[in-house]
Amino acid sequence: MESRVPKKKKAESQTIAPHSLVDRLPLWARPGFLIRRVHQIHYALFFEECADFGITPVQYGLLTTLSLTPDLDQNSLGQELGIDRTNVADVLHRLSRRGLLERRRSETDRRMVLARLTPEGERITKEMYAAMQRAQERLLEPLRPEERGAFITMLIRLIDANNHLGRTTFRPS
Amino acid sequence: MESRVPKKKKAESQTIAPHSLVDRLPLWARPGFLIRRVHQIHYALFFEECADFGITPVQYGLLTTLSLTPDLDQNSLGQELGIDRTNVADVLHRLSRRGLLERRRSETDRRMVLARLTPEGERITKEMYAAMQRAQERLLEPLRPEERGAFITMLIRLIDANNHLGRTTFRPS
DNA sequence: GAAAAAATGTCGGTATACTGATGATAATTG
DNA sequence: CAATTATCATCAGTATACCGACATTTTTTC
Repeated sequence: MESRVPKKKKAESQTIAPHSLVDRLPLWARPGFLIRRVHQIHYALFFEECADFGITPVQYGLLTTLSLTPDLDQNSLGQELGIDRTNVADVLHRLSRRGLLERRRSETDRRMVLARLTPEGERITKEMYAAMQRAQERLLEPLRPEERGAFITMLIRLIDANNHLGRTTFRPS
Repeated sequence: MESRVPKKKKAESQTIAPHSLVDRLPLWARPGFLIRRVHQIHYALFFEECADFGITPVQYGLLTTLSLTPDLDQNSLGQELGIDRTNVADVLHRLSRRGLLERRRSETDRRMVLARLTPEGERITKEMYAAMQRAQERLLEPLRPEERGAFITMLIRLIDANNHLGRTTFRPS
């Protein structure tokens, strides 16, 4: 290993989006690559804040949706969350194993399996809310306050415009 | 299924970030949730553009890095790409199985396994470049041209500020 | 130079996320 | 009403992505 790495001055490393970096590392000029990394960072922040609960971001998204609208089938859940129905089944199975929700066949349509939170599931969802919210705030903290709204608006516009892609079309409410 | 879903007027669905939506669906106010969805969309765009090659975004990132700096060990690769070393090993294994790269023990440090592209790997990397680039452009297309730079700058700032998170610290070059 | 510490790769385990296929049920069509 | 079509859940398979634990090798410390 290099024995003497020249230390960067602290002041320099604070500058934003250093240009020489992007020139030498083409990955940093690819928005898809950056999005992937920010996605990872959100996961890490979420885990740090919510470690006591052992619930992942996707699981909490599912809990949130079921808390607002109980007895959803797996397809509807997938469309609310923008994830594949096979993935929904996996996540539901793990949450059900932990006793946070229950699944049962619909009476009116025997194809559907409806999911509903247990009291324990409701409790966890409420209890975790503050920690989840902290993760969201910490994620955007590096942006100036007046930038944060613009950032979210841009994300929504990107999603809106490409919603048709993939097997699971996003179809909220 | 509902037999008569009231059709939304086209003009309405074109408006950006409809406020009533965010109010009723709390998920859309969570940046982490939006990032996850944009990440998925990038994957879908990438697959659409690069279907002929059967290379994933992460695999192409690894190919790009090895093309620029051959004979990297797995830890360095992970730090360049911002992914865990166990994940690097998985991706390397799959690419190696397809004959796109070769792995061998380092002579100077017998702990390290160095990776290097094969001629076929170099060829694929060059050939795929245009398709990969199209995916990147399509991802940001919904943004106004003058917004795109700001968006990328914000992403880099978010990454810079939270780089220390997780097992794999990002340590480019 | 020997013991302790650090670095590197691998293995096993878990969670997300997709595709393709298969089977069961419901809706549509003739 | 029978046949076709569509919908829903499930299964198998693959690819990211992480953690913890372990063995091997190198570096550091005493």
